[in-house]
Amino acid sequence: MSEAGAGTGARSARPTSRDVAQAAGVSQSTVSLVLGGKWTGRVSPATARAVEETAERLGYRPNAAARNLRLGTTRTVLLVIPTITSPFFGPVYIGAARVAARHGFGVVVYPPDDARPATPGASPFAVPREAIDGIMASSMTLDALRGFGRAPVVMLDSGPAAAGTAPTVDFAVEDGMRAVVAHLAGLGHRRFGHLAAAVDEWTFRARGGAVARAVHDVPGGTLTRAAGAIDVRSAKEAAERLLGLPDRPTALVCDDDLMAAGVYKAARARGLEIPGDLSVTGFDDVEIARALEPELTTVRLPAQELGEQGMLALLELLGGGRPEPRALPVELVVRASTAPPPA
Amino acid sequence: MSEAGAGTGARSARPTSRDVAQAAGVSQSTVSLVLGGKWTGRVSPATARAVEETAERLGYRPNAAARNLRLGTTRTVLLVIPTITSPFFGPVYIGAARVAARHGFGVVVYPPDDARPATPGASPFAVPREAIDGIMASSMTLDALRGFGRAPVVMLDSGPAAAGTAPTVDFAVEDGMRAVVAHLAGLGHRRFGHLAAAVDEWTFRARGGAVARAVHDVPGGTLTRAAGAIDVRSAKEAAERLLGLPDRPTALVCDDDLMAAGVYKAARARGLEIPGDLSVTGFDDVEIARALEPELTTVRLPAQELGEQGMLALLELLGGGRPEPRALPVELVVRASTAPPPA
DNA sequence: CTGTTAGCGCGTTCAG
DNA sequence: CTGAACGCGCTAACAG
Repeated sequence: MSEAGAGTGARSARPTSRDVAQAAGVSQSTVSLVLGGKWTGRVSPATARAVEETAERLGYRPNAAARNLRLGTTRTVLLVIPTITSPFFGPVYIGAARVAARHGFGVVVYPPDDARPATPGASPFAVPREAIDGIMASSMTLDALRGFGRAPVVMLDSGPAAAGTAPTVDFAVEDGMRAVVAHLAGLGHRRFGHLAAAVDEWTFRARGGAVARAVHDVPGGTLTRAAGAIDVRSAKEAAERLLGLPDRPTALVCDDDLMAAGVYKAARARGLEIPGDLSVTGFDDVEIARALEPELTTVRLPAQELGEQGMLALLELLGGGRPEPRALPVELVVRASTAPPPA
Repeated sequence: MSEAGAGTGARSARPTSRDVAQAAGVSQSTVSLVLGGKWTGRVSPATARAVEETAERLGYRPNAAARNLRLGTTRTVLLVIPTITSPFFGPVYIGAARVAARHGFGVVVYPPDDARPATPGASPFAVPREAIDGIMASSMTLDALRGFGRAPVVMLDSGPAAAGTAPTVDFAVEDGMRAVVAHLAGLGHRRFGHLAAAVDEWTFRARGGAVARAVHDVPGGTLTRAAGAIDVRSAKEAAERLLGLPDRPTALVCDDDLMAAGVYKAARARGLEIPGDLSVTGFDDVEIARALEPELTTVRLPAQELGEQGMLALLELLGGGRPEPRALPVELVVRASTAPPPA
């Protein structure tokens, strides 16, 4: 009867803290104290060590549900994104989940479903992950977060506008677009076209504004613009409108790499060589940029770092801090789709 | 004092089931029964209705942690994938999460991090989402799941081999490859090249085997093969080896759309026109297939349905059932990268 | 048909 | 310095 912990091999369920306590010959609270890391000055070092070893030996892991219930915290954060089917958000998730894991947090993604982006469940049990410690929202406005309760929020890639309300982490997209235009202008281009993404998000408004300002600063620079959805077909159509102009641009600046793929198609259809007859640039530097032929000059966005910094900011916020707004530097990646304009 | 629920506006915390019970003038267990949906014959319809209305009015949502603790279940499943940075797995997640949500389950993805695919946390608190009801593992072997405990498992896209051990959901990749070869053979091709993905997964072994068998069945058909990693550069190099052959293939069958992009580059470098001089096919039908020029003939894999069916199978398994192995039909998508061989 | 009670596993008092 | 006792919110036995 007193041989606690030994000989009870039949029960292979996960050990509880009480099992650890019994096996180590101490009480449950001692186990809790030791494993919680706040035992110094309250438990003798020898006991602490013994407890740690027993826990290790038994393969003890605290029961998350009990922990959450007691602490009123879930150690789970929600990553809200506009669409899960974009190559951009994978790295964001990776970055967030990586630093989250380092702090004992899990990350769950919302929405699970592109089709109906904001449908709260009908039954009260339909959205099990309602219990959440905080929210990271990427590429959207604060308004879009109605229905998520009053959890602490960090806004990612949503512009500094929300900075008063919530901590923000953004890319320095203006710098990126300025670098693109400077690169092109340095090559000798003067007639610019901008293929704008017809998407109402801060980042695209910022890209458009930056292009306009940058071209304005190029002596003799002119800018024409066409907008389209972020898919190959729409981008191709928009590009055709630009390329059909009497004084057609010699360089097309795209809001997105995928749109650049559409430009390639439009150019080929007109018999225009890239980059000989037409220079093209993208934005984001997703996989497709290197799959295109010629490879695409574009702007690399540190998407993973966005997730990391966002999670760090959220952690700071949860800890009672007031994280500063941050803007992540971007990088112009010059490949083979840009060259001096035709003579 | 008896005005329970009213006038206590100061407390804006989430209402508990006890709050609902008080406000409705019934006991906690009645609330539990009614909201749990199993009250018929045990609670009067009138009371049930009253409870539902009060719950609604108070905006009551059950506390997940308490529920989980009591039930010993988490209503969370783990989706284990080889790499999160592949456009293939987004739709799988969507499918899984969609049907999961319909059943009150959440889906969390593992690993959060491509870099170290199987690192269990160092501290006992590092992997908070260890508490899981079941696992869906995609594109891997059962062996790779060591360290995830003994949760019920469904294997996705991992071949019927594991079928004895765990329920499986697969694509009919053999059908897909046979359709590709038949399409090409119908166009008149006889010299085939296979650009194999050098990845040790069932799906790629199946693709390779299917190509070999299908070409074998083409009268006069010959097959050469080169392997490479699934990225543009490796695929390009592998394609160059095939295209440098004295009797070079007139059709290149690729294991993956991204590899086809590498073939495009190799072909252009040699001055070969696609599809005039060389037909190319992909596999998966990810976004890049339509971004390439000419657009890629490929095989569409119903990735989202894989997730849906996988989750359905897991649900059935959790409910004590024995789901049948299933193979999802695939579809040949003929675009512009295939044509009759040069004369 | 409804209310009372016990306990899931944990972290945190409060006695000893 | 350690152990016993309590309660987080919920569900499932058991009483009434």
